[in-house]
Amino acid sequence: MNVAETDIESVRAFNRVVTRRVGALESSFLGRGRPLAECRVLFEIGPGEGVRVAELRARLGLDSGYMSRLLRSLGREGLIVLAPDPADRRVRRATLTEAGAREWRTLDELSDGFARDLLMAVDPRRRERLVRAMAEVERLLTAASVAVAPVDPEAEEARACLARYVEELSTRFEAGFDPARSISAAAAEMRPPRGLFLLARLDGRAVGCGGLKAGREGGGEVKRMWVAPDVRGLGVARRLLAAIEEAAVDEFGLDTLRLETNGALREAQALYRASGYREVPAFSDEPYAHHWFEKDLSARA
Amino acid sequence: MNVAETDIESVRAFNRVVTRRVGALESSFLGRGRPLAECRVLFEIGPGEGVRVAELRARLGLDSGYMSRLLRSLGREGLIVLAPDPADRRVRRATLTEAGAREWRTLDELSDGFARDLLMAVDPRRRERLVRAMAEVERLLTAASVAVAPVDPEAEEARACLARYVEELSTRFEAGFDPARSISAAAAEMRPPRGLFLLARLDGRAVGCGGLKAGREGGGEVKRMWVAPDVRGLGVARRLLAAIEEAAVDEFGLDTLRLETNGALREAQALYRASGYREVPAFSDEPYAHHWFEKDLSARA
DNA sequence: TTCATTATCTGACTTTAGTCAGATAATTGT
DNA sequence: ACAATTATCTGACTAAAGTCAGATAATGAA
Repeated sequence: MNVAETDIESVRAFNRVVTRRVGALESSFLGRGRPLAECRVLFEIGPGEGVRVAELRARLGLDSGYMSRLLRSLGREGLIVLAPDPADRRVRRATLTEAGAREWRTLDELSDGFARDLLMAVDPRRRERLVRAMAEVERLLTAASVAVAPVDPEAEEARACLARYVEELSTRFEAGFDPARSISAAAAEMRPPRGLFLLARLDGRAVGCGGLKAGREGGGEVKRMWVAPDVRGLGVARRLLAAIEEAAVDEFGLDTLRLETNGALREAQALYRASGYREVPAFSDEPYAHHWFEKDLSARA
Repeated sequence: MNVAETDIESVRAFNRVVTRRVGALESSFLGRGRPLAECRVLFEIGPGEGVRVAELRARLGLDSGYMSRLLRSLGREGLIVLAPDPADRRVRRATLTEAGAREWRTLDELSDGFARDLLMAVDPRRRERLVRAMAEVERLLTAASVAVAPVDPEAEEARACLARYVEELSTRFEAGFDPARSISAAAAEMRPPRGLFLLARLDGRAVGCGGLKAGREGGGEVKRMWVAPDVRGLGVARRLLAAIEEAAVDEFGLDTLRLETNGALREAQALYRASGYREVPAFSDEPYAHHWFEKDLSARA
């Protein structure tokens, strides 16, 4: 797959222009008499219940020693308090003090003012187009940040996704959903050599999954396709499905994929149809299925 | 003029997502065994005729001492040479050596690869939308970076704009353009207390101008409206005109603005009509004018 | 010619950012 | 109860970024 030179040039022009703007916001965070890193940490903690130190570290991508020092410095300034988490006294939670919350609001207003100035600099007609285009870029850039990778179906992240999958089906299916009554998709079946389990991550957060259960004689089944509600419409399911198909052909040598789905999952059916699956007569007695699909992979490019 | 909260939130969401991405490119510039600042300088010099040190300093916003050190360091590594400018031996120009050009190409390819990866992460349908939206954001953000401010009509920047204005009219008017034959718009007439001269700047570069010549009895004239070809269509002229009108009312207490224009300047006529000017019979004997416009400012909000 | 101005450089700094190897303390599994 | 693991902290660093007050040299104007 290759990309047009002109498109690459557009992205680069975009980067150049946007970098300037973003830099301007950062430097407005400076000039609060505090290093930028401290401001970022303070801003990230935010008002509310407080944030675990490890969480902060992950979000900002900072070294643990460095983070510890930044927090201590903010503590000395009386902007935050660090308290051990009652549930696990190894972890600490950072919470804003009253003064910290005031400072946070100032930073928040700086960000707002920055956005406002930007919008005020263009006339209302262009402003509307700008906001629309920004929302579009944001959405699609988020989509571009989603990474699909195989994981063990019993890994922490995979289990969390599967749990949310089950939870969602139980609310969406009229009759509820009990995985025990459904046709099995056990971990061992979605792990090499018998199958595969793929996880979609957005900035480290698991936002979707899908399993492949390879059968005998060139047939396989797509199982446990799920995408987190807040990232739907970004093409994550499409990418998971494409990755499953690729693995089915390249790694398992399959020539057919089948799947079953419930009538309540309308988006899923639309995706399958759009991805070249055609509805076929019931090939299983899955109690929760209303539709059965099949795709011939042997014609794949 | 105020801005919707939801629009502000969109801009902020955009900033959050884009900042991550941009940061990723910066860190790819690192890992070249060189501080980021040096990479930026090297990249900014670029292949070609070389860049004046002051120019570099302005583009990157760095301290002169710091810049001097960065350049010396790049010089020691054999990536650039610094030579005095023959025209003014106080200024120095930085030029890439053969090795510097090689390194520059590597950085350029990193940027390309970065853009390519971004585009490859979305499917072709979304990719097309992403590129379109990015181009739109880039254009409109550029528009938002244009600042309009009054300057003395004899200041360096103003003279440069006026020179380009005259130059453009001489090529566009069928009969050429000789400012001496045209009705006067001398510096003194476009300088307080008799008038005003506004300059539009984009990141420090003068990209447009417009003059106001206040007359007796509440009437004023718009003069010397010009916008650099590469930023046309961004609403710069509209903003200049709006700023002139605002000053006309608030600072000069005028109630009518008039202007004349040549038939060859079709965009200008469209702008004037769209801005509430109506065509009136010739009120001057300006030899280069084909159309005369007038706007009543007393009804202004 | 002389003096103010301009462009760049130098030296002497400070602060910020970031890294790494342990130390400490709570928790979990056996 | 004991060892391994996990979350955070501490100390001792280094490098990068940035600032500031002059120094130096070329230029332009009086």
